[in-house]
Amino acid sequence: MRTPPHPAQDELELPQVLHALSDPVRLEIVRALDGASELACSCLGAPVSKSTLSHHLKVLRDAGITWTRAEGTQRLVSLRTDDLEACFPGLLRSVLSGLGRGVARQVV
Amino acid sequence: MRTPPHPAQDELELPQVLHALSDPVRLEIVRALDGASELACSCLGAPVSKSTLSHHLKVLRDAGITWTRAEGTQRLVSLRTDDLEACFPGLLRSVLSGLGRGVARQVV
DNA sequence: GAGAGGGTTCGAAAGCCTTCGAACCAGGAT
DNA sequence: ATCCTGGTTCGAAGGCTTTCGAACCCTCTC
Repeated sequence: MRTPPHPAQDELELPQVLHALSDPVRLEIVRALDGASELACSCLGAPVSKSTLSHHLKVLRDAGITWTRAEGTQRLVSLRTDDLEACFPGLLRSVLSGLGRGVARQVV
Repeated sequence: MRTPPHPAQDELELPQVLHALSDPVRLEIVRALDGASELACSCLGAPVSKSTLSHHLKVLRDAGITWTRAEGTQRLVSLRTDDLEACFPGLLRSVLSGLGRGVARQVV
């Protein structure tokens, strides 16, 4: 299983990043990744099917929000905190802190 | 011309706000509003038709990002900076500062 | 080599988004 | 009253999103 392609830091686009973050399922994934260094897809606990989860992870990866690397039989996902901070200072932190407030209820 | 409905501060939803900000045309509108206290729709200079502009302004308004009030024959739009800051501290600022970097080229 | 586990890809369905022009509405000016 | 101006609403077209199950691919283990 090869490591999938990722955009370079200077290729990150604000609209794409914001769009990737505008979905409740993906926000939940980002929240799960925050604080954890790396997580396997199966540890994200998203309430969707395997194929849908794979799709959401691809959206996050293509937007430059997460990094995915192959590790044996599974894939480990982590936040590209530093790259995001370099391109859009403060954005990820403000999104993550805003997440606490009244998002959980609609992630059902 | 009546003032259209706006969501209350405690009704703002993060995914909706991020989605509203994920469109290049709307980001351009937000940038134009930043720094100006109030602008008429026609002063926003968005490269779209009247009806499309009206639609984008509605999306921003419904997400709680802008405030629209009737003033004679026209409508004045402004950013709800304080409400956004109260709900999602730092978000608007980080988006606006990230806007400078490489967004203009794709707003064609 | 055969299997099992973890993810991806394919194809399809349903819904939402963006965009436009045409028609409309409301205030102000003539 | 009539018209002009600035915006909204309607209806429609086209594209993109989200979602799923089925089939597939890798890698590790037996």
